[in-house]
Amino acid sequence: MRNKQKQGQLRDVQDVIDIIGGRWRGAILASLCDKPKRFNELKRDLGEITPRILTKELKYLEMNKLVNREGDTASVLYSLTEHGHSLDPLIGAIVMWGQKHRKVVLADAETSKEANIEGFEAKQAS
Amino acid sequence: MRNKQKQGQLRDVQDVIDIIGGRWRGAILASLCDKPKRFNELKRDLGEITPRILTKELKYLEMNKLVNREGDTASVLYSLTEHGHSLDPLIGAIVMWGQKHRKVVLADAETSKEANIEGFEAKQAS
DNA sequence: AAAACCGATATACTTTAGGATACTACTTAA
DNA sequence: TTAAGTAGTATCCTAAAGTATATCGGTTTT
Repeated sequence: MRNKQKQGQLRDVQDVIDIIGGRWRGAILASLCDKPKRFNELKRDLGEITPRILTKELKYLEMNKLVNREGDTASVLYSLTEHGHSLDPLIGAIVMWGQKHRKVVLADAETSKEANIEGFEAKQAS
Repeated sequence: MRNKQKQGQLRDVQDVIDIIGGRWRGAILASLCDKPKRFNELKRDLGEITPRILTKELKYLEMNKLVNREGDTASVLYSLTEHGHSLDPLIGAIVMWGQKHRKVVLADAETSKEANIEGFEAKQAS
């Protein structure tokens, strides 16, 4: 039946969001799309992330076969696996939609004059 | 400089994940891609969600101009706004990648014989 | 007129994600 | 030889996300 497929799709969405979701995972993957990076290089890229979190997220992504960790303790290189690279188009689509959304939000703020948008952070429901 | 652009992209990714992220938002949007739905219809679609959360998430999506709420108290219909519908291709891409990822994970479990995958929930980092 | 369905809200609670801060062990460069 | 950079760990803490359960006021259905 049709309905089963739809249920499956919802589950797919939830699963994918589990993987790329959270404060950092998407950004880590996006940063590694560019090129392989070392721990501190990633850390600088991501700005506010603490080493604890970065370590944890990298381990998670490694376990999910999206990221490769290679090298001894002195110099570790993180890169996307082949499977990880299959995310490239998706991340591209996310970036593009993000830019579009920013424009929509800014346009809206313009017309409605409640312009306190700072990097267009999503509004919270009370 | 090139780097500024990259920083912007990371931020875009984080912003978008903020919007479609979390346990339910993506699924709600995906469910509404299909067609407009009423509160309880959505609730059934989503399975385990509690009314409190559904209310909250719908308000959030409404505030972010992605979802429309129309109708009096007796019969409320939720639908995607035009802007919300611009997410369609993105959600499609997510579903497709999710299916691909499931195959990769299942294939891996097959060969490594640790097949306890149930809906291929993402593995946790300790 | 009662039951069941509609779209929620209230209160209270638990769990988890993520942040702050300090520290370690190893390696190169000055 | 000490200073700075590498790649992390350890501990503790808070805020937010999500759950459980009960209730509510209105409206069809029987």
